[in-house]
Amino acid sequence: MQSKIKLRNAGLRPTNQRIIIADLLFNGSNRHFTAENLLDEINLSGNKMSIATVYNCLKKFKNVGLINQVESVNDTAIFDTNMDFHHHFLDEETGELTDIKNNQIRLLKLPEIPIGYINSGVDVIIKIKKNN
Amino acid sequence: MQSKIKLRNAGLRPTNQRIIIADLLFNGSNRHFTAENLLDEINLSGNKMSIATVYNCLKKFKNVGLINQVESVNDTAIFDTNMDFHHHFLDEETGELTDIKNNQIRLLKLPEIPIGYINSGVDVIIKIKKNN
DNA sequence: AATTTACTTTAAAATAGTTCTAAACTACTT
DNA sequence: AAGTAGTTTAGAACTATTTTAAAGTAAATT
Repeated sequence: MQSKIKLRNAGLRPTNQRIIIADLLFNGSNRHFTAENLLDEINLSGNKMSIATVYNCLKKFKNVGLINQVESVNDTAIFDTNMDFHHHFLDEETGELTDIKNNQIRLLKLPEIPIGYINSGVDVIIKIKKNN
Repeated sequence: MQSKIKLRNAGLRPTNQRIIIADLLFNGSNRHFTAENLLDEINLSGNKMSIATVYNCLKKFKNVGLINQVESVNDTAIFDTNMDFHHHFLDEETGELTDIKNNQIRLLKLPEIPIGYINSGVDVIIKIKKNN
């Protein structure tokens, strides 16, 4: 039961719910998951919790740096009339996107694509925020 | 009124609604926008349209390669217990994410960050799909 | 030109993911 | 032990998007 210590070190009050979640998440192996995934797992483990608590908890964990949220621009579909191969600056605070011309960036060494798959596109998002 | 031709060339039936949208979008300058943004603009231009039509239309435009949709993993927040600096493979068909270790990829030459801003993170998403 | 067919548009309902509300609860401080 | 500040909860609310099914329209066929 070192989740309690981990939470306290991160500056979070170690509530029952947070301990349950930390026990599930920090067991050694890294993973990707959604709030619903996690709730299913919580239920399977014999615990009960409100989905709102799961969201609250993940937000806190993220704020204190226990987990990451995978970049997803934001919750709205954004379209782009620029059909050239290019990448984007993303203003973290406003969500605003700006184009990066393809010749301003260079990817050296791409990883090996998993067997049975082909590369169907590369997106580079450079997050920026106001410097003040 | 060359939108009509453009649509026909793309294999789309040039309906009134599609022409209105094409006229707004393909006027020379590239831009990022959401479905709601565009509807506002349609209304401002004195036209009326259902939001469902805007979505339908953007989906078609995207399918025939007239516009792009900015990559956003999908419409669910995905969390990650891996706190190392790393990137992701995204299976376009299933939405599944896999980690790319940071040393398997190398970014040479980053673009200049806009004045007044600082870089707060770089996300590389390599889209993949089944090869068959 | 009239008819048929297939595609498109629409308002409204439905859905999915997430946040909000406000009351009950619980951890920590005094 | 009592107070207070933070947390959890069910359910309502909200936002973005898709679905439904009926009405409308473009293109193909006669």
